[in-house]
Amino acid sequence: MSPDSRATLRGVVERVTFHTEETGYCILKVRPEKGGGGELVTVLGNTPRVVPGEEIEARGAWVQNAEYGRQFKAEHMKLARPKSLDGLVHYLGSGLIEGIGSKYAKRIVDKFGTEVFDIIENTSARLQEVEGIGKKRRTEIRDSWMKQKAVHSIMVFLHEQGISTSRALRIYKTYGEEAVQVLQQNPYRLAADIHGVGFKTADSIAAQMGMAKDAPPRIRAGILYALDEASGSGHTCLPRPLLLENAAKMLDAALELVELQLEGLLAAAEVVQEHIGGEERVFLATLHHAEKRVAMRLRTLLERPATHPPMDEDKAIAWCQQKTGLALAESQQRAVKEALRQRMLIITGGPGVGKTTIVNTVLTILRAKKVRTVLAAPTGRAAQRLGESTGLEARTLHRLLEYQGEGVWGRNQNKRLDGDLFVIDECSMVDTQLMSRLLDALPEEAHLLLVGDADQLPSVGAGAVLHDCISSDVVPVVKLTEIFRQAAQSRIITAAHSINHGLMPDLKPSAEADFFFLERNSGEEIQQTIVQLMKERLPARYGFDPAKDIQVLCPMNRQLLGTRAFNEVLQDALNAGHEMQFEVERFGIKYRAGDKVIQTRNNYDKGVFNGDIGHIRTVESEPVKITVAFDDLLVEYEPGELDELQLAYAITIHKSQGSEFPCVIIPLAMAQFIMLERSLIYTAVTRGRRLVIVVGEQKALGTAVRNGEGRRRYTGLRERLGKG
DNA sequence: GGTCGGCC
Repeated sequence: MSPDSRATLRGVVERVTFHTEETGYCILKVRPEKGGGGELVTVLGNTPRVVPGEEIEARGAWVQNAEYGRQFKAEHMKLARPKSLDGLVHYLGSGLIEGIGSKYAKRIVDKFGTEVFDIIENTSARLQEVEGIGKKRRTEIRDSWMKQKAVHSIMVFLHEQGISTSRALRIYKTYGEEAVQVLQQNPYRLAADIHGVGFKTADSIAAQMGMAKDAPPRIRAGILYALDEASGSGHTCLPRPLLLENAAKMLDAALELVELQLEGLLAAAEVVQEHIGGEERVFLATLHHAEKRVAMRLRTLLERPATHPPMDEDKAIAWCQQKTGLALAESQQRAVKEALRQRMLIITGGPGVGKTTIVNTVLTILRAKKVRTVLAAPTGRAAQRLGESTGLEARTLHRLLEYQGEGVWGRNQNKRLDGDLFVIDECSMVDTQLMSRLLDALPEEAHLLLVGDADQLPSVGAGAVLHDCISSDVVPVVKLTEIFRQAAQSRIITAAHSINHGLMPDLKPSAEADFFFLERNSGEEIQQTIVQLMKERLPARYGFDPAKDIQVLCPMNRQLLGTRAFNEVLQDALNAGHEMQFEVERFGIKYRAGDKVIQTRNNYDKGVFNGDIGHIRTVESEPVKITVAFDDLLVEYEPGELDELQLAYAITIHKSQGSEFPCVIIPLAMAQFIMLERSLIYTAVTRGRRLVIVVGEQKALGTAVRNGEGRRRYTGLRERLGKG
């Protein structure tokens, strides 16, 4: 809204056409104070409570609605008690006050006039002077009125602090009549209690309320915020000196002051400090609890020998190979035996090392021995793949643990899961809190098989569970390196290995190679080269279908080399559309038949999962309907469901985790500096089965490859598992 | 130099 379109409207609320307490949204008919020929105008806005007869002062702008004509859209509205007698009758008789209808409203106003509020509040006994009002009704009127007044004064107070109506409503709903008190005592409680209010908002409210920069509640909130921020980038804790430094900088406060308040938080058990790995580390209480639970449960598991049915392992493996027709290599057989012997085992390794074959063999053998198996994975897509590759039911961890939203888990230490062997795939994506939920719900006698690639991108949430378990040296691990899927001389594989060791991969061009680096030193050149590769060079040379076989993987969404820009140019280049073709536009993105799309959240009704890639088969009009083919599965989308889809000519490397493609193209430049990290490049390169091409700046590739430990996550799990 | 991502 431009500043000159702002306007102020004053008048009397004649009618409340619509009002919902849920959001406070309202549509009012207002008689303006002056001018306008006394004609009613429509006002749209937000307020917790509005009563006909009230005087309104609204700030906002006039807008034109196609259906309803000119309306006043209020950003802010202030309502006040009516002053005129007519208004008073209207107001009191609106149902606002229990015990007063339109009849009594008239009688009361006739009797007391504008002093009516004073009478109700201070000398309510006088209400009994009105015919028909006894003691009971008089008390009812007074109580009801005082409650209304409290709500009103809270809203006025919040508005005075510069808090918007919708936020004020949420605050009022959370704290009720104590809202003002809560805010005056500690506005930082808002950050903890109100969704959508963070430290920064609370801090600016506190500043407006006149709270000093070095006030203890402010410093404490800042420390908690610094830890919360850290958990957002994957740390379950921070070394004490780093935490103090971060918090002091953000709060613009003295280090000693921060240190003092940290002691207060420790005493209040809101944070926990522990001496780990030769230094003091500070945790948020919740993460500390989760990490300790993980360590404790894992150590209990590890103390017990496996209790699988006794068997001759070699015979069992031979039987299984015969049954399935799959021949196991020596390294795979060793992994299977370990899994049969251990209470808990981690199987880790990159793509193509045969993790799936090992899991299948273990499952086949143990199921033949009547062992009850349970399969799960952290993402819907990974669960679906696990289910397909084993032919058994596999669920997301959230579904397995019967997650009900809002922190409620149906399965926990009081209601444990059923099963003898739990197989969790794609464990690199499991964070500390989810792992602690799983271990809590695991039966005492359960066996646990964790499968994943520790070199891939770390979990979204805080922690590095798989990493920490492996490096603790106390959890049995089978690390697979022998490649079965690709040819051993594959440059993709050797490049992936180099990257993992922090070395620049071999970039010398060779006609036989399946890994290429094309040096381009400007964003425009990189983009042009990739479009050309996809449209002309790769289909001509290798016979790839651009939309089906080739996947562009970007480090970022934004910028010239991000997914958004690539999707736009690649859609233009590969599927330009024509005049006769019906297309649907949504949020600036056009969807046409032939487009490559990706599903962005799990949809169990449709049977598609976050990360599934498909192609638009048809786009129909009247009614608008888009049909997408995911392999053999045809899925229909209504216009309102299109937010579940995005164009997928280019996707982020993060989103590609867990998928593979015949050909992968990776744009890489220093402009993506912030993202350049070893695990990112490793993940991208290992997505390609037959051909991987990196296009961009050699310096960017070098930066990424070297940046391995730079982004280490602060956790305490490794040490907890190790000793002490 | 300023970012990505899961689940219900």
